[in-house]
Amino acid sequence: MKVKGASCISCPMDPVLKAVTGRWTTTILWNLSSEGPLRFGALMGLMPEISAKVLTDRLKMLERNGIVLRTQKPTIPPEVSYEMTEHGRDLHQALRSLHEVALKWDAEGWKPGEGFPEDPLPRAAE
Amino acid sequence: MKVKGASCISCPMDPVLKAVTGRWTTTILWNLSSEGPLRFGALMGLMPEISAKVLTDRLKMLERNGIVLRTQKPTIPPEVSYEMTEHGRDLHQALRSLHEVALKWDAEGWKPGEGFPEDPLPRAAE
DNA sequence: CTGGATCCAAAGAGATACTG
DNA sequence: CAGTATCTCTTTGGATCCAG
Repeated sequence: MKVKGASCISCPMDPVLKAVTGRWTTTILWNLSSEGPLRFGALMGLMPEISAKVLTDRLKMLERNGIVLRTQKPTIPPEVSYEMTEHGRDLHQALRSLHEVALKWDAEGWKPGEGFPEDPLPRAAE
Repeated sequence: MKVKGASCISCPMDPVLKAVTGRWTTTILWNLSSEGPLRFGALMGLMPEISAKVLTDRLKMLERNGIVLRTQKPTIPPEVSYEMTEHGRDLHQALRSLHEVALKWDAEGWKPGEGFPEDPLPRAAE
C-alpha cells in the first residue's frame, strides 16, 4: 500500500520519533496511556529494570515536550504523579497498534535477533 | 481509556520496541512501508543525514529480525533492494498512526524541547 | 518519596579508506 | 553500487551517594 509522497525526506516524522521512541520512552508512554496517572514509584514498579535516573530523564524530556504532565503535591513525603497531556493522548492509537503487534509477534514465537521460527532466514532458505 | 492489565511488566512490548524503534530504525521502516521496495541508494537519498554504516547496521538488524527482506541481483554493479516482509507489514498501521501524529503536531507548531506554543509549559503557567 | 549530582563503563554514531 | 573495516568521539545508561 502506497502513501503518496509520504517519504520522510523533509517530513516531520524525525523530530517526533526522537521525542517518543528510544529506550524506555515508549514503554513509559504505554504505561501512562493504558494505566492512567501514575506516581513515580509506581512507574518504577512497572519497569523493574529501569533506573531512577533514566526514568527521571525521560519524564523530564516528555514534560518539556508537552507530552506528559507532572503534578506535585507539596506534602511530606512528596507525592508526584504523571499523566498524558491532551496532546500526548494523540499517541494512544499508535501505542495500541504497537502493543497489538507485540502480542501477535510474541504469539508467533518471534525472538529478537532470530526473527520468526517458521520463516527462519529468507537468505538461509536458498 | 484503560486497557485492563496491559502494563508492560512482563508483556512483550519491550523486545519488540527495541527492534523497531531507535534512531533511524523507525524512519527506515516508514519509508519501506509507504514507498514499497527500495534500493540501498534510494534509502540513502531519502535520509540525507544517515551514514552508510548506520543504514547497513539497521538493515541487517531488521533482516535478522525477519522484518525486512533483502534481495540481491548478482549483477555488476550489484543491485540490492529492501522491502517489508509479511510479518513486517504488521507494523503498517502503527507507522501510519505515528505519521498522522507527526503531521498534526507539526501543524500545531510543536517543537522538540519546547513542546506546543499554545501550551508553553504547564508548570510555567502557574 | 522523589529526585539531583557525579563518576564511569558501554553502546552508538560519524568519518575515512578500501573492495567485489 | 553497495557495502566492509577501523578508528575515534559522543551519547547513554547504570551505580552510588546525597537532599528537600
